[in-house]
Amino acid sequence: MTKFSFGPTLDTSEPLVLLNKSSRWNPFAMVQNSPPHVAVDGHDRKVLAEMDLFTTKSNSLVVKKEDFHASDLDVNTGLDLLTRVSGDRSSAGDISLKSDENRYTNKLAKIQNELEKTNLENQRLKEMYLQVSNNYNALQLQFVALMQQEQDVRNEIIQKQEQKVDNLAQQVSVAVPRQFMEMTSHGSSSEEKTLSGSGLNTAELSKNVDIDGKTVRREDTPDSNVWTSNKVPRLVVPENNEQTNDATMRKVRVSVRARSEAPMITDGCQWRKYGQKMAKGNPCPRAYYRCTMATGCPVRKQVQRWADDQTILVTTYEGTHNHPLPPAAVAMASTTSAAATMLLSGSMSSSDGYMNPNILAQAIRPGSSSIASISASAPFPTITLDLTHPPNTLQTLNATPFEGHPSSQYFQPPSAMPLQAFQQGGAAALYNQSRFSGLQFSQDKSSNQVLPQNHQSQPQTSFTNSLSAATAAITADPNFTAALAAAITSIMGVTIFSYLGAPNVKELERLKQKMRYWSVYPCGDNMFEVRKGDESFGVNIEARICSCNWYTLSGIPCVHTVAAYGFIKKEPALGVSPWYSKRMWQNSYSHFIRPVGDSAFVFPKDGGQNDGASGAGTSGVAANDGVSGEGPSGVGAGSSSVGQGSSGVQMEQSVTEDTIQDCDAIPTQQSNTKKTIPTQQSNKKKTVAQEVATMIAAGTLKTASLKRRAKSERIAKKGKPFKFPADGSGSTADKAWDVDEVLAED
DNA sequence: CGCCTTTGACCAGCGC
DNA sequence: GCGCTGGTCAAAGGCG
Ligand SMILES: [Zn+2]
Repeated sequence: MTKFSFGPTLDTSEPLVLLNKSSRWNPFAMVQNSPPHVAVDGHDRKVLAEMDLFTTKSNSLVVKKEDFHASDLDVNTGLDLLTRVSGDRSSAGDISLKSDENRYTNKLAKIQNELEKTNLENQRLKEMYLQVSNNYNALQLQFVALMQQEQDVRNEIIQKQEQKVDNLAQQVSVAVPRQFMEMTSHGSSSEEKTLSGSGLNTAELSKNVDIDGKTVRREDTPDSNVWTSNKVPRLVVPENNEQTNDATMRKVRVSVRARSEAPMITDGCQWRKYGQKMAKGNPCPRAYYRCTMATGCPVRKQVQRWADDQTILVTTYEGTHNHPLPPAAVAMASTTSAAATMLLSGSMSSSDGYMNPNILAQAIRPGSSSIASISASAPFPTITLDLTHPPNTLQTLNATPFEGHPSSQYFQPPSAMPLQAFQQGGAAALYNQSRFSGLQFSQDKSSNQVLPQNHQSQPQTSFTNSLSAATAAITADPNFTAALAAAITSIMGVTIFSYLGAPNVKELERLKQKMRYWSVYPCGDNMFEVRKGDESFGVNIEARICSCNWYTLSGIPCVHTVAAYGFIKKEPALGVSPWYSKRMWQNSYSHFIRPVGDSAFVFPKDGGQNDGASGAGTSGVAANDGVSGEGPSGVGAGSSSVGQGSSGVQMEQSVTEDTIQDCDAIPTQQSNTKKTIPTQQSNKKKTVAQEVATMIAAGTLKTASLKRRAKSERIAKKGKPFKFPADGSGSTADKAWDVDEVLAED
């Protein structure tokens, strides 16, 4: 650890780092498995841990706490203040040793008292958090269910209203129904076609068709909007609705880009690797995982290092969990599921601007750089959260005139409440200075590119700009939560338009106009009835309630609420629940912000402080997310990166001389990786010696690996220049890079 | 022994 | 039809 000698200020921050390395700091483990304030690793440490929830580097309270034992006074770990004091006094020689001790005792008692109070407060906050978290989970489930229900109702209404058109559609529906999955994948490509700007008739959205006594619903997915005359409409039998939605939602992807040398970002779920492939144009293999927290959970994720910058880990989520999630997993999962849900419901209810276009309209502001981007192109609608941007961009943003704008004060849908992202990925991102620098709407035309090319996005229409600006405004808040939430918001916005076909201004205007169709009738203090045709909703501004349930559940004004606010000529953003206020969130979650998942940040700190944390070394969870099964899978996630005993897990286990030497020996390590990693053997958790022995012993493995290596190199040749051997992930070079960065930033 | 990773095989979509 | 690519399956083996 001597290599990274920190200034005095870092002394106080070390407990934080220690905690990060400890599995105890896994939010899931902490919240779920261990009751607050149970001294797992020794009382002093625990206390420090608790205090760290609130400390910054300069928190003097932490320093004082370390002074629990008189014997510790000799140890210079942030005790400088007190030892210095005592030294001064003894040099003065006026006060006896005994009085000095008394003084310390009193001081100790005082501090202990203070600590106790803080602990109590801490415990209270934790309980509160637990409760909020649970409530949120429940709410989210309800929300999704309600959305579905409401959609059904809407479909029925529309069915009645547009019976004639239905009959027309019925004629078409006699044609061969195509299988859903097939349609979905086709849809993306057809969607891409429409992005070029074919005018669409969106009047036929969301219709149900009666065929042979069965109600058959035509799905409002992009494909449905972009069918040309010779295309076959998609028909979905109601019985398959659920399955259909599942399939659709699985098609929605949320991609998270974060700078991390850890093999996998922490998301709180259990994953099982089921495949690994070399992807075109990327020397790093792509690993495929499926969620194993419940049987039959459809959620998958792909983990791959970015070709252009292998320090960036790209995790792409797909699908919605079919089971309850631990708090630690809620954020990421809800982000993806919310994305899917929003996309789905947005597409279904897009015809009435259901998805609160108000904020979108509000936030139309000129440009910004990129944090999240949305690829509306094939194969799947994908939102990418880029958490790799440097902090100065953020500062710039903070200075931008977004202040005072409603969108900069409030976050977006609760479905995107990224608590865990805060705790883990978010924290890692924060410490990686992966802040947010605005938003970009990218229409990635390259079909196989899940991730939009960096800064390649090109605004195509004024709407595109508007959306970009909208999301940018929302994400102007320097907060991961805001970014994720805004990402979902942007999904909602994009959904409305991209699912209508092309993101053209016409559609935007059409939706805006449709919003105006809502009539508002005051019926009491702060109460309104908002009507459009047969639909009628009750809005209570004061109680923040709308009978459509969206506002009630989410705290975010729905279109009806917006209309009501418009009626009283007030800013609809005033209706956003205060729970979404920046301050509220910061207060609620500030003590959870720590770099749990990112050993890159932890790494430079000395493992010597690991003494109390017995679990840290053994479980390996710290590298992942505290779910016991995560350790191993995390190792595998980095694919071959673990080969040289430098997996994220192992790094966290022994963050000492070995790893530091690794950093010193980048060239050596690189050559090592070059030799062994392309072989992609299952060398998990083996030492180099063991690995060599294994390779010698396993002749077959060697040939197989040579084959793969050849393939890898061939692919690399075809794609971009071969930079690293197939995998570079988790290489010590990456580690060193991160360490340097962190140090520089410190 | 069960869970997990590894990895070759297989399949489907797509472009030529 | 063929090859490429992305995605998945499942047998084999490792690990705790
Ligand atoms: Zn799941």
